[in-house]
Amino acid sequence: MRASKRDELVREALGIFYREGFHATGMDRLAAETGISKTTMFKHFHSKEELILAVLRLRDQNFRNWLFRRMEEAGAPRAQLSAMFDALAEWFAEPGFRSCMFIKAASEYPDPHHPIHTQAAEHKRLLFLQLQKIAADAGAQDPAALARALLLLKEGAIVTAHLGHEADPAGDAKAAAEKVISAALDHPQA
Amino acid sequence: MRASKRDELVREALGIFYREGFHATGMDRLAAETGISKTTMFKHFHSKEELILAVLRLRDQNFRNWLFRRMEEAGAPRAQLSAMFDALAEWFAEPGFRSCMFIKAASEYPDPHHPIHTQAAEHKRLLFLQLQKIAADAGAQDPAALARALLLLKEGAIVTAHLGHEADPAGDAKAAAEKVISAALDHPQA
DNA sequence: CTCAAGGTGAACAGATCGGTACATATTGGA
DNA sequence: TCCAATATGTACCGATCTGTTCACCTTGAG
Repeated sequence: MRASKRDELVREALGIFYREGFHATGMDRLAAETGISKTTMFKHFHSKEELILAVLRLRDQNFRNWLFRRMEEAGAPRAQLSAMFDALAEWFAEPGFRSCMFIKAASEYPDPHHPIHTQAAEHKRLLFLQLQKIAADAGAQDPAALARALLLLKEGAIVTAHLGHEADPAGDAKAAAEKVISAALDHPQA
Repeated sequence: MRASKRDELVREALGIFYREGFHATGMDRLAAETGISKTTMFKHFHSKEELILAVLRLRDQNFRNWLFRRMEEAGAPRAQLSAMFDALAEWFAEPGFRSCMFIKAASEYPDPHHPIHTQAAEHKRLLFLQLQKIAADAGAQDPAALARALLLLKEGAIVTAHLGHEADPAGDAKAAAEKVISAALDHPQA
């Protein structure tokens, strides 16, 4: 049972911050909703900021594990790349979907030097690295460029799914991605 | 000088909310930084939420005017479409760039039914309508689909410019956009 | 049994939150 | 000159914010 309350707190805080926002969620409310006493919360994390950083670390692991596992199920590297957008479609369809936790974190802590902002940026960097690797396996001539293009579409789809009126942003992104992927794989421009 | 203080307040609040965030900026601080008394602020806007809505309306006008004017300078409709990403590049290069005000608003007010959230969504809808029109003028067979794809790239570029480590998200988006545009215009799939 | 680690509840601190009350200027037109 | 509109400063309200203090409870290992 070592540090079980700590993990429980991080797990529950993740859901509440995601639904309500960071500034909008006070530590008192967090204590009330999780059933964990404020005393304990501040024993594990010396500040709200530390708790948020822990939440973001957990979210980073959860999300990357989920996404890349879904992608691996598609088989060949090239299929994995477009399968990313099928996974996104599933995510968007979940009733509790409220955009990307890291985009939200960066929005609420806009200063690029703020620890929370840099931690959110780190998530995007790790996503890029894994995607770049798959792009290389798929035979892309410029894996980094392909990974960047696909990430643009992914972020755009997330924002649009949360903010727009569009019916199927993930489908739109997938359609655009297919063109970008085949341009990068089928017609190596050299 | 009718209602000049009101406009001045909205204009200054726009900058402060954009830099600091909505929840993070209190009405007291707003009064202190703008030099406008709290009494006056609450005479013009009965709540912080009303002020934020006014700020978003102003931002919507400013941004759309700026963007579409920049695009029109490019001449022909097709050139306008890719010129959007040149305009974005200029924006990202500004020292004060901190992502899109509407993405931030939606992040801080994640409930899709919240007035601030819906107002932010309205901005994206207006962007879509204008872009769709240009896509139609450019001869796209499915202007709505092309507009959606380009908006995905635009939102993705904004998020990445704010959150990522990438050197030139606008350039990446433009490159991807060129492929999508030519697929939609040069090879009508029918 | 004992003792330390981890958890609890409740009260508290000082600051800030959104928002109001009230009495006092300043100003431009009739 | 007088009035109405607009703005001001200051103090205040109750609630909530992050964070602390302290005395007490539970539990498992030696």
